[in-house]
Amino acid sequence: MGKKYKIENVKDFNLRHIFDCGQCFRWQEEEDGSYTGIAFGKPVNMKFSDSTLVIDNCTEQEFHLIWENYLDLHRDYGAIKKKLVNCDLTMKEAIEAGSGIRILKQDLWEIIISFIISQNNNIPRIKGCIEKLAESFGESAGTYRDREWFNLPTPEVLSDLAIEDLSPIKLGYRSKYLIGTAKHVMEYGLPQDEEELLALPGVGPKVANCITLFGMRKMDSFPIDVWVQRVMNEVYGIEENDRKSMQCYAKEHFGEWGGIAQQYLFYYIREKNK
DNA sequence: TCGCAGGTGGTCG
DNA sequence: CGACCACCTGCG
Repeated sequence: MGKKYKIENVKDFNLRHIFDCGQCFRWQEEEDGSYTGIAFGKPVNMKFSDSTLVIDNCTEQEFHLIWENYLDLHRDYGAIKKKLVNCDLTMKEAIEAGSGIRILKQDLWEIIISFIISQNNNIPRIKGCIEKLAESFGESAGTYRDREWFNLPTPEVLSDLAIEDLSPIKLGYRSKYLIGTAKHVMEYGLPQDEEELLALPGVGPKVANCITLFGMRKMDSFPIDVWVQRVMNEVYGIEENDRKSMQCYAKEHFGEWGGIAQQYLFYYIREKNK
């Protein structure tokens, strides 16, 4: 009953690379290698083989309205890879490992919530927290594939909650950050740049960089988490805790495509450590 | 048991 | 300003 939409001749595209490079938390791999998830209020399933992407539960209009942009399909990643591949041997290997990575264009509010939750946390638990938050306080997005889907709670809903209301979600000390951030957004609106992001409780340099990259399309943002920090120390010889020098290195060597370079590096080192 | 997981905020010097 | 360190929670 759900409509399917098919796009052919899709290049530089791999669902696992896209959904498992740490930029999103609401997609689940199925047994057939397809991915099911939700974005912008629409639950769908994506299947990719032989350069053809099939999106299930998606009309042609929804594809052009949501998914074409979400998947960043208009961007020529081949050209970007050609530039980055000459940076160094590690980057070359990282690009080969994650050749189908794309930076998703995600909803800003969802990204803010997700990356506040991500701090000092692990991915399975981040995913669990986000799902519980949506189920408990979000609006229904309808049923699809035998389950009901939920959007994340709006700033309005979240700002009215008390810390105790969030205790079943097991966010720990992040609960107060989430409510404080929701209240801030209700008062001042969504932040527009890094400086405004840093005014939110629970948002420091690393989380702010993730939000500008994944939620504000700032492609030169270079978030440095423990993994990227590790690889830059091991490969580029920058002192372990010197994130400032790492930012300089990224700006100098990866330039305007720093965010994409970060995704290749992140995916690469995580794969090597599996 | 205890350290760690995609950090931040508070407190020192 | 830079260097600590506590912090919810769950897993190995």
